[in-house]
Amino acid sequence: MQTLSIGELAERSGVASQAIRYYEKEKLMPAPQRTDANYRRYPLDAVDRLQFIVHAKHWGFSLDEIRELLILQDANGDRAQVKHIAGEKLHKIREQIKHLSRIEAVLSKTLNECVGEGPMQEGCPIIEAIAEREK
Amino acid sequence: MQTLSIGELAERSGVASQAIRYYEKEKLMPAPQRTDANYRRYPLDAVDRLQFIVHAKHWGFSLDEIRELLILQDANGDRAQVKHIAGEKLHKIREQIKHLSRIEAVLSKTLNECVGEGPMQEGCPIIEAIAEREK
DNA sequence: CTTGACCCTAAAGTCAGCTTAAAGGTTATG
DNA sequence: CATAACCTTTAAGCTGACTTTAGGGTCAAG
Ligand SMILES: [Zn+2]
Ligand SMILES: [Zn+2]
Ligand SMILES: [Zn+2]
Ligand SMILES: [Zn+2]
Repeated sequence: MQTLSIGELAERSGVASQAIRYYEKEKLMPAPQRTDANYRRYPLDAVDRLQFIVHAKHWGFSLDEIRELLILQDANGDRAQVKHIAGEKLHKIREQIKHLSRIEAVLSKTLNECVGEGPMQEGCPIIEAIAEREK
Repeated sequence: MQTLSIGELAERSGVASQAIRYYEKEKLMPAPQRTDANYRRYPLDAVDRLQFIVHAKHWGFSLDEIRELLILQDANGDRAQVKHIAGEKLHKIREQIKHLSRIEAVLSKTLNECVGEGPMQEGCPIIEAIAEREK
């Protein structure tokens, strides 16, 4: 069975060697086998695991959350737990969208109202909008 | 004219004394007058300035961006610059909303698809969705 | 006059998620 | 067999926006 050095794994996965070691320390990647010279040797599916981590990060999961998901996969754990974690993440994402949408609404409105010319003697609607509470 | 100690200002603004000193070091708050004993004494409108900072932070502006906005106000600067800064912020906020919306769409879809029962032997749609690239 | 609540500064610690550096061992190539 | 390109570890540095700590000075109350 073919194995990869940490450098090869880094190249294939697009994750830096030091980051891979960091994930190992943080228990996201299992400690791999070693050669006689104490070099790490990874199985090919380590690439998939790293890509799962990369993608999950892009989805907005923290390393703590990703570790939870990986533990469930490794242990062949309960789907209900996975669904619960994902459900909480969805809830957080929806709240973020709501918050940003409120800000977007006010900011675009005031940007239209602001003439964008001259000095700021008498209140600029943008500055005034920021000075006030969100609602 | 009434002035405030840093503690009184902290209480009125809801910003911790140490954070106020930090803002002074970072040139967001101007250095106030001092008593003989070297205690800071703030004018009443320092409260407004701190609240502007607080609200701008809530709007998603970084301290660097807020400093820019405050400099423009202090210097009675160009409205076009304010509008430019706010326009860039609006653009970033819209991109964040787009990104989060894509994630929301996929995540809610897969949450519906997942039965949420039993072990994860054969692929759970949530895990599979995370394992894949965004699109 | 002494306690406690305030104030001062400078420096270090915090969080996440790494990156960079330091100091060395191993292996492939010329 | 020398040199470069790997690999190893531990430790320190980075970002942003503070908070906490350490070691003092000052001021009002009892
Ligand atoms: Zn809000
Ligand atoms: Zn304006
Ligand atoms: Zn994306
Ligand atoms: Zn599932």
